[in-house]
Amino acid sequence: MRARHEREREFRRESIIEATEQLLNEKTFESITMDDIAMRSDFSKASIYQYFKNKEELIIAVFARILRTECHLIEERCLLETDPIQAMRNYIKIQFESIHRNPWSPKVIATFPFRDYHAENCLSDLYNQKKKLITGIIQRGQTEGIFIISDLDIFTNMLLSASVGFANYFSTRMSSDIQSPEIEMFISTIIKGITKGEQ
Amino acid sequence: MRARHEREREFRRESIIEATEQLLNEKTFESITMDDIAMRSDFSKASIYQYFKNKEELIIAVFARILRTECHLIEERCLLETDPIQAMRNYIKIQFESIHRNPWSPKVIATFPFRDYHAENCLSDLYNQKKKLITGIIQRGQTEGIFIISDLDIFTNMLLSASVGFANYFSTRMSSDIQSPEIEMFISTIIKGITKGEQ
Amino acid sequence: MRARHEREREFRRESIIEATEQLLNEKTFESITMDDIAMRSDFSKASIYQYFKNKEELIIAVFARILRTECHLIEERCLLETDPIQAMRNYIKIQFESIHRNPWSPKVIATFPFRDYHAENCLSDLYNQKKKLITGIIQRGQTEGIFIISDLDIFTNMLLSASVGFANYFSTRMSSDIQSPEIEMFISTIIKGITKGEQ
Amino acid sequence: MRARHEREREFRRESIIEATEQLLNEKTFESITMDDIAMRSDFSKASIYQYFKNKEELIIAVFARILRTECHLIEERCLLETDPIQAMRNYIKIQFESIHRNPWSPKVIATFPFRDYHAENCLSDLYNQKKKLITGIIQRGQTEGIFIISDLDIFTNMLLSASVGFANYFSTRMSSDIQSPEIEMFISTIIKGITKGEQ
DNA sequence: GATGAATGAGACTTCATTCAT
DNA sequence: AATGAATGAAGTCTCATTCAT
Repeated sequence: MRARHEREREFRRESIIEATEQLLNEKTFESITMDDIAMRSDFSKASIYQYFKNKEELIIAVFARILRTECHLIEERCLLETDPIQAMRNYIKIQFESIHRNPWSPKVIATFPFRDYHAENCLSDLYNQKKKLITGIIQRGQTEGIFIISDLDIFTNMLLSASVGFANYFSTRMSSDIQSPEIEMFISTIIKGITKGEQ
Repeated sequence: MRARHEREREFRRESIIEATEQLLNEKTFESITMDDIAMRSDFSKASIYQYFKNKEELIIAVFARILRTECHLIEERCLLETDPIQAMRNYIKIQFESIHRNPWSPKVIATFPFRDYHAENCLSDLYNQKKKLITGIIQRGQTEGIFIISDLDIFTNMLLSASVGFANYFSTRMSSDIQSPEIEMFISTIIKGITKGEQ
Repeated sequence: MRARHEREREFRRESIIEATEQLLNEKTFESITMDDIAMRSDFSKASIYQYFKNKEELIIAVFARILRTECHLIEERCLLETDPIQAMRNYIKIQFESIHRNPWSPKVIATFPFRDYHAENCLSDLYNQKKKLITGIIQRGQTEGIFIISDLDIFTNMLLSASVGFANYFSTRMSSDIQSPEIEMFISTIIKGITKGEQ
Repeated sequence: MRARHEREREFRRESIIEATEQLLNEKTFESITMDDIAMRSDFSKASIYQYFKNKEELIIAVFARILRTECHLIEERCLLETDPIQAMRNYIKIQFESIHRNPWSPKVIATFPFRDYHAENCLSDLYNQKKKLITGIIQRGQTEGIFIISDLDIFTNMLLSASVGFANYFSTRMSSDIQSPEIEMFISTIIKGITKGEQ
């Protein structure tokens, strides 16, 4: 049957992605060579090209996986949450956890050529999906009169970028304890900043 | 006279730095070659090595210049400002302007090997100097009972990283108009988040 | 089968070594470029780096081969020889022949950084092996009361260096006829110098 | 007066030569850069080219000085000596001392392109002069019936090359004490080898 | 499908030498 | 005469990618 074939192929793709993720914890994507990936994934260099057209497609796959995971988590822990403030708290925490798991991700995104990032590859779709989820949370908060009113798109972008910015900072320089009060402080500041009135 | 020689040398160093900055608006530092820099700066490749020991020293010089400029601006527009809130607003604006001028800077910092960045080269000194200036602003705000109380260092790091994070996002994806209301919104959110009580 | 792969790889390594040896007959190792070697060995420059980590490893391999050959020859033509004088004659001849085949070898050794030569690479081992063989010959001569008595190590070094010194001289400046009477004269002088009494 | 001018120029040439000699004690001639020499000699790199046409001429000057010194010493300590054996002993000692003073000299000669060495530059003249002096010693020894009879030129070359070969070996690997018994052994062996009969 | 081998293109860096002051 | 500056030419090495088995 073709199905098993397909499943095995997918499995091998994943091993390569995982090897790459491991390596990204150790050095820049630019400085990781196909040899490194081959070594780590226990495939030959040439074999990798049977699963990914080139280095770029590989990194895209890596990020797609992360974004997909983030989306799942947001759906699970934010969309079902009735309190918008708590939903927002949860999103920020998810963002932290994600960057905590893959501290290199903001760095790599930062260097990833933008044109491609926003164009033909699946990344932009996933990225928009994630944004849409966050937008949903904000919208609910605004509708319920809890969050301040302002342009939705801008609001979302602001939250996303500030969260990622701080999480990145946090993950590279401070204790990597994800429960630390520093994070709570950031969350509170943001929540305070975006909620109406006294809170 | 020695002095003129010295001045001329410094001037040529600056041209190379400027050429590099220009190129950084077009592509990653990693993907910029010494040939590119030579071409753009109208020096021969070999000449560049008379002014910078290697590519790394060059990028360090580029960043040192940016940090120095930022420090000067903060001193001018924040330290003299008596109102802490206004001082803080000004700092965030300066950060935006800086990233607006050099949109690549967060990206490049992101890929710059961190060990070195925080160690023996002059960058760490400059970076700490900048942090100290911001800490000063916050401290004043806290002393005057305007800003919320919390660990100074964490407070500073949070502000710095969130601002850079958002400014980076802003500069690469939205209209590059520095007067846009989006920025005002970010600033307000942050200010609201860090000031005590009603405001 | 793995074995054939291995053999083929070894064969290709040898071609590169041979190309290098050829070139060494034409110019200094320092002045031979990887391009030269690539050209001569009919590999691409990059390919060479699959067989030798760098230029230094290549030269080490070249010398290892020579030393190995010398050791084999000494074993064959000296150790089996019962007459110590004849054994010694044979060694000196072997040394001449070797330098006659690879006239550049003393020159290259001369410029080769000594630390490495006497340290972690396989060369020092081979070199000591060769010395041990010569020491063996001398020792036998001394035991049998034919050679003069003196410190073994010094004796060995003297013979080695004087032979190499003269062979080098001979090969670079005189007719390269290996049968020439000049060589016979050197051999006689040395033999006369190291044998006891009348001879 | 022109004379002082000339003398000063000669003096500056000598400083550069001396700087080069110093450096040769530390690294290969090929690896010494004109910058090194400039630094060490306290001239600017460009200035050196006013005293030597190029790097090659400089190294030639270095060797010319050494050969000239050797010739002087041979004249002083060998030609005046009436006993040929003692004269020969003295020559070998001079050779040792010379190489002891400039241990790099055989190495550098070894790598020096031979064509030039034997052609238009002054080195060949000096070299021949040195050879002629040694030939003189041998000739006297033969005339007086002390040394064995054989072709003069070959005899000379053999002595020269074997002495240089061993002295080189000695200077790089053993204790650098010039009085050591090892040297005496080499000298005795050679003397024994070239003198007639019982000795 | 898997992989050992091969490589073109290109990066950084060095250095002897010349030029202009 | 002296020298800071400039550079062409060259060298070593790396890497993503393709090919042949």
